[in-house]
Amino acid sequence: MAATARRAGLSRTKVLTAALQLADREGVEKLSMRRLGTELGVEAMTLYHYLPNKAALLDGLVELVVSAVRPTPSGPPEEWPRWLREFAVRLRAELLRHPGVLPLVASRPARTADALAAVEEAAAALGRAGIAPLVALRIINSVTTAVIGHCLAEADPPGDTAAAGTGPDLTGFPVLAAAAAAGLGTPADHQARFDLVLNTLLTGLAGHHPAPRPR
Amino acid sequence: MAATARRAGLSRTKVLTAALQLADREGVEKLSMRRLGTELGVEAMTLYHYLPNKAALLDGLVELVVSAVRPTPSGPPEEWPRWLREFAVRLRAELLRHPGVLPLVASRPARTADALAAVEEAAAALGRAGIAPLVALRIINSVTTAVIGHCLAEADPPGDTAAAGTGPDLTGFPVLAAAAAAGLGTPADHQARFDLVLNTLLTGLAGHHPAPRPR
DNA sequence: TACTATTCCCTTACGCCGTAAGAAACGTCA
DNA sequence: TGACGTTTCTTACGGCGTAAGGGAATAGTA
Repeated sequence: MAATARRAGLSRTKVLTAALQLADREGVEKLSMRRLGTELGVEAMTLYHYLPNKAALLDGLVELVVSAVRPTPSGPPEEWPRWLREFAVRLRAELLRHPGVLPLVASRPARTADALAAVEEAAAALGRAGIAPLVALRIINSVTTAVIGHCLAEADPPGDTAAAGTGPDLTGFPVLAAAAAAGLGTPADHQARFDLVLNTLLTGLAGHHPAPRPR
Repeated sequence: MAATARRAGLSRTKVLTAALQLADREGVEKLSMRRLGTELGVEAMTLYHYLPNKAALLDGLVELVVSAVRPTPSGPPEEWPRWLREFAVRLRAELLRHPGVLPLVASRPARTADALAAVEEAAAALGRAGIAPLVALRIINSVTTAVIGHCLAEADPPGDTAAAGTGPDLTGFPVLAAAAAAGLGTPADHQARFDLVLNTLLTGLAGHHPAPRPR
């Protein structure tokens, strides 16, 4: 056979993207250094040339996912609620695209320089609308954590083999049964719940911090 | 020495409470069947008489924590926002009491009969105020997921040995630095953010579903 | 009281895991 | 060619979840 390349030509990014695929496909708990190695045609220990340990791998996954939600150029200052809303929508979309990694995103805050820069920019945008830094960060964090909480409930992590059935038995819970019959848990319901949270939150927050009228 | 009892006298509940303590003390990732066994003066395999596997142990932990948030007798129907608010406050307090288990609560929805009954009762309470089942559950889920999302950001899981320092370096991020100087991340800030989310959410939700006036 | 059934607990073992230590293969450039 | 730095593999250790089955303490019955 031809002399195939002995070097796999890896990189931190390649390792992370492969890990992300594996985690999305089979869940984080199935993501092991050995499995990831074989996935990349390499022994497990090889990966330790690109990452100091498995915790760094998991942190890298979070970084990869959240950095995919690119910051949008902030428009006019008084439109920050709309801008924040659009960010929330894109964050949700990205999180739901990687349900297996969602628990990681939820429990390991990204402290990368990139992540900090994104938050800084968002806070600065609110600042241009006359909102104090501390309050701006409260607003940003409120929306972000609400989105994450929502997605945790919306997404079912991969690997739920048995849960594919009809859900729990609701006999004896008439209100729940009625809600289920009315479409509880359907994609449309999740969308409606997301819209409900986001609209309520942003409307209320915007009401507390009205745009300064030019006079 | 006296003939000590050879039987440890365990029970599912005792195992779970010991596991909860261990998880709170050292984090979930340090919670292993063997460690839990030694903690209880017993071999690891003994635990399998009370729990089918480790997943059941983790589910039991979630059950234990969320069931500690006892449902309160719902007051007059039109006061459901206040009632829901009080529930959210108690849920947060309980979740923060068990920071190590928080990621579990976030990623493993409790489907126990008890948990379902609590949700059923809450939904029924909103129903008495004239809110349709599906909408009632959207409201309840909105608040619950927001609380969970908030707590994930507020609590730092145990085992963060290095993170006890001053936090990340904020040079180059003036708005973040200003917010940090103004008290970002302090307990008071967390409380303020929680109040902000909860008040905004509940006020808005109540506004969309006004109490029916007696006529 | 003695016998039995049941419950509780332990021993052993297998195949996974993360990763420490160091040897070997490779590409590069003098 | 030879030396060097980078990348990869080999081996090994301790810990993990848990399947299988054995032995001891207890509870029920006579």
